Amino acid sequence: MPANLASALITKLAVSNHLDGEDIRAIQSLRIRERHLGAREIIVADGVRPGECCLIVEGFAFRSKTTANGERQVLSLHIPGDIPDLQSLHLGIMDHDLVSLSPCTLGFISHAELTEVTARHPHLAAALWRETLIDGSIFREWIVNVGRRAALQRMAHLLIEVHERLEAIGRTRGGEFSLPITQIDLGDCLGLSVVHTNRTLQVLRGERLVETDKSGFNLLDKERLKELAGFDRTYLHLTPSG
Amino acid sequence: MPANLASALITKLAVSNHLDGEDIRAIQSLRIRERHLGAREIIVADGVRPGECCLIVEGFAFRSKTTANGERQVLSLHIPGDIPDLQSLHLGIMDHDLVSLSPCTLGFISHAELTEVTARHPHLAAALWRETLIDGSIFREWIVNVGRRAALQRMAHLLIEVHERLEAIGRTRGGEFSLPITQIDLGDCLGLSVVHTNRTLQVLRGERLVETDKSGFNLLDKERLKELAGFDRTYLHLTPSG
DNA sequence: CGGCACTTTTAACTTGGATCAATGCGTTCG
DNA sequence: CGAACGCATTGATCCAAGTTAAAAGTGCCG
Repeated sequence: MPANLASALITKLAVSNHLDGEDIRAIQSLRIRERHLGAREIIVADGVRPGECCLIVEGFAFRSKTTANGERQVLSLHIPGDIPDLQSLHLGIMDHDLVSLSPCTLGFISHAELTEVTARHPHLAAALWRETLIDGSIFREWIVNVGRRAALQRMAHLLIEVHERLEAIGRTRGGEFSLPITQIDLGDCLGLSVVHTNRTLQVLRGERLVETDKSGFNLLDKERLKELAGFDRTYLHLTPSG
Repeated sequence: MPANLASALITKLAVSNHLDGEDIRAIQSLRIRERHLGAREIIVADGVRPGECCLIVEGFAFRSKTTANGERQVLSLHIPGDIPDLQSLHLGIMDHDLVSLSPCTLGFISHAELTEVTARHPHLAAALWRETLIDGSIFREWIVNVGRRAALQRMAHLLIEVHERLEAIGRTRGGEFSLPITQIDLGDCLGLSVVHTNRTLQVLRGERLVETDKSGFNLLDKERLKELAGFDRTYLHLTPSG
């Protein structure tokens, strides 16, 4: 199997888990089907019962839900090494959409294969369980974000979160990181209208806290952003012990 | 061990999982330490590393987070049979508070005991994993709720959710259910101020959709409420297959 | 019984963010 | 190349929900 597909997963899991040689060999032996997608394609749709899980090897994806009256809310952003639909292994039916944000390289792993490898490697199973729990922890912080923070704090919090997560897998250069997201989608992450998303970004730019271009962000003063957002990284569980 | 402690867990797990005789015996053999708490007591605090998990046997609890500038957001409501801090088994450090909403009977199970029983009973381990995944699914719906629904829809959605969950464990009488929550805490669930929470409840009462007293709610027209809220129960995963 | 503490309710006023509408701008594509 | 589309930006207006303050209700405890 191509080492590069599995290595995204290994790098990501190693952020929050102790992996031993056996775990790594087990991951490397997984049969992973490679697939390439353009931006804004539905990877797995709400309501379906997938037979495989999707590993993000390169690029970005998001999960989202659309309400009865057509409003969309983004639930999470996903980076290389994430398996955003890992829950489908045990929940069966998808209760939301999984969509590519940018052009992506994806690796699909069948449920059967995952079930078998986790049965044989309880330690790896625990690492995957832990990943879904960290997912849950990030969901909780997003509830706080949309529920109790004002637009400016909310935006700052999200940008710091993504920076921290990308930094942990070695995909930042100082405050810079790639995230080719439109203001429309950013607004849907934050529960804001596009217009207000734009105005909020302008305040962050005006304060010399953030620079943006269409491919990503540059956090110019992360300390001040953290203070503004009231950011506490505990919820990201970025060490194997926490 | 007292059968009544374990039976809350068995009833709850059976809602979303197939349990066989062996699973049930394994649950019944758990050493569960009983404890009684009054209302509004912190069960597990943000930042600590618990050595045990907390099963709700009787009563209600909630998880919450407080932002840097003192605003509180409730993250989830928990009912008998829930283990709201099951994630502490794998995440170690608590990233939020767990608090009793009403006077509660709780059952504490040590991490060591849980680790051992899940190692010996993979099927039970899967059931518990599934419970944490359903938790995650509910978190996602709460993100949508606070991010994209107006106050009235938001309130209706929450009340239906709690009703559905309580109905699944046999704790409703028609549209009625016990949930002794103040409007302050209800507002913190919904990301609303107390004043607006009160106004919103009054609209639901005025429309003859909901009756309230201090111990609970009565949903007078659940169909109309569901339509108002745009409620789709898929996310609750209330059957072992979905 | 009477007073303190907390919750619910009402009213008046303010505001953050939504909505509506238009313009500019960069890409893609016929 | 020019049209068309999607995204970013700006300005004007509106409104849902927040804030503040105070009154009214509900225990609970001494």
